[in-house]
Amino acid sequence: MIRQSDKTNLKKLGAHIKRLRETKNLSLRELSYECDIDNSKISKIEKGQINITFTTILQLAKALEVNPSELLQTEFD
Amino acid sequence: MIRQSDKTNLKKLGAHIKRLRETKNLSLRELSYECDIDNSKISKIEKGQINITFTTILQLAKALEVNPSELLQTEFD
DNA sequence: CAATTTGCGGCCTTATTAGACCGCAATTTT
DNA sequence: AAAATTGCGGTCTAATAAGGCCGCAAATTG
Repeated sequence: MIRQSDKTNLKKLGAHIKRLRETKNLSLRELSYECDIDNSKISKIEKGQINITFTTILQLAKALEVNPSELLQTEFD
Repeated sequence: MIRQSDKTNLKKLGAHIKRLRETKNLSLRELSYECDIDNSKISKIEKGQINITFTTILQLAKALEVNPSELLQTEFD
């Protein structure tokens, strides 16, 4: 059911999150600790494999110390 | 399982979306038509009753003609 | 080289979103 | 006043996110 454009956008979102994480020099496990999200899940998010919810976005934003809206600040189709 | 702070933030998100919709003078059914999301679901979103996913955010943003990140541009706890 | 860290994928259960449809009370329009 | 629109809540099923745990291969570190 998931559209192709959504897949693409999920990958873009994931790449952006990964970029933010690497900017802060955090490993998956370190970020995992900060936001209380399993590291394997974060990995899947960065790979664009899951369609995260609003609250997950908030958790990640908090741990990455950015405004939630910044998490969506990248190019989408 | 859903935290209290999440509930609050979902309401804030919903209020913001409602504000954007009303700015454009759209009814729930009109917006529904634009983004292909059932009007009753949009109502629940605006009431903060559901924790929408990233793709739903994209759909709403598109229909409201705003950047996805703008949808999260409001105060959260 | 041995030990540790890291990214990542698989697996399982439970909770919840998505998606679609219905109907009604209240408001708005004619 | 009658008709239409609107917001909203309820209901059902299927899909999937959440949450948690395990283990491994590759990279990094000591």
